Amino acid sequence: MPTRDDPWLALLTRAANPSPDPSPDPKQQRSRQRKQELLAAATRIFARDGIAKAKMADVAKEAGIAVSSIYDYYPSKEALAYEIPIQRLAQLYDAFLQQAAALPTMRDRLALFLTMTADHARENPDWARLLYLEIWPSVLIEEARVRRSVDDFGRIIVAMIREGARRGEWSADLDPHRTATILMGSITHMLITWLLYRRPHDLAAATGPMVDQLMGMLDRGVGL
Amino acid sequence: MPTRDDPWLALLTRAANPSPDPSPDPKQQRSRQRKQELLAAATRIFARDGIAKAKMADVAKEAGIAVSSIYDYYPSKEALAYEIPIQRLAQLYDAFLQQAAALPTMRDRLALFLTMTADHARENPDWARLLYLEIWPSVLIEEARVRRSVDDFGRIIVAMIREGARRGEWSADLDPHRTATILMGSITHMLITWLLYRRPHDLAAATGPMVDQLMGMLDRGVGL
DNA sequence: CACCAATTCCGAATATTATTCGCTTTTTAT
DNA sequence: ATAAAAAGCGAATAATATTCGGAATTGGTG
Repeated sequence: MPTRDDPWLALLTRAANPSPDPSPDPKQQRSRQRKQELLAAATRIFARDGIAKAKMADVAKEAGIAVSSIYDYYPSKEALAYEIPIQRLAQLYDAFLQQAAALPTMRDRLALFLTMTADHARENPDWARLLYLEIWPSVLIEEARVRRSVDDFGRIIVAMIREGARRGEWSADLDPHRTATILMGSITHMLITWLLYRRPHDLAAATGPMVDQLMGMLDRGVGL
Repeated sequence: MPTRDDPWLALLTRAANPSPDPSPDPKQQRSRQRKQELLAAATRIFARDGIAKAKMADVAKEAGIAVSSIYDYYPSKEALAYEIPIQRLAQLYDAFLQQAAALPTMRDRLALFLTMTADHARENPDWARLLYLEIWPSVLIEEARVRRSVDDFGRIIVAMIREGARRGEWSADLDPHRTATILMGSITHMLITWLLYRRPHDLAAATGPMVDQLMGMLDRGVGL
């Protein structure tokens, strides 16, 4: 059980509880549910056509409401699209937070985090398409909540690498940022090729060996 | 000097000479030059605003021509954007082809390829922004030339890893695709964070250690 | 040099699609 | 039962990519 004051744990806890949507929550129950349905419909359409090419008319039809009603919930197409990654990323962080507590070493936790990331994408491919192919690399995102939600991913990995070094699980000479770049880059690249080409064919089976190979790099302090 | 029939060399040679633009080359000299100027102007505007948000009016102004004239050269905004990566990627492959010949081992060649990729992005940041942040991950690209140009990157690395294993430079048990994913993912992720946040601050200085750490993984057959 | 045909160039329509507006219907609270 | 608030919608509006028709420019040829 990690102690309360591990920096990585504090970071993770904050990431699992993102600042709420600043737009006022709809008053009526019906409407709050509609808002979620609309988000789900938008996720499907945006994943199918890409954010830029997707038409609001298609989103409206998928959600079963009028086009102009969309604007009662979200101020623009962009805002609608950018709302998508935040909730599910927070779910991932939260689920990891629960499961990580049971593991004794940072090595195991780091491996779990990478594995859960891949599994999460595999289980929510529409969401993953939007996140990894459109939103993550987007130059255009200025909205702070989205930026933070995505950036937290890197921060969590860096903090875990630091903590593992502090505990002596691997060499303290490994540059944490460089190592985090390798871990994140490898996993996201695997996911991107899977989303684009369905290679590897069996993502679930490929994730284990990938994580092993990456963790092996940490264990042996390669490249120093 | 590699022998003529190395598969990786054949692949690289083809990649360095992409199939030409299928649209007819303009007849007049003036026009051929305009076409290049237009592409350069579009690169700047698209890198600044993103492809989706960039206005054809801005591209036209930057190029010093009328909006409608753009359509005399490229059939659509998309086609204009997608033409950008192809030429420079081919330049990169070609430059690597020249320099690789002087190196004795696949290990050195692979390291050079990764290094040159990072340098190429650093020297052409506008182009790199478009390629790595917008075009590479795009769901939407159906045009075969662009797809191939980008996919060649992965194919070249896989082929080099295979050739190195064949020569006994590293263990034949390393899965080439998985290892290629790690190499590509790490380098492109480093470039993406540099393009988005200018981290690492000094990309040129960070590239060497990154490549060393990655090559160390190959040398020692980590993760098996 | 003068002319023609091909090419290049452009301003003004056209089409598509995100967004706004004003009104109607539904819900909630008293 | 009623009024106020909220949610919903069809019809304008606006921004902008693309098309069109003709004017200007160029390169070749007698």
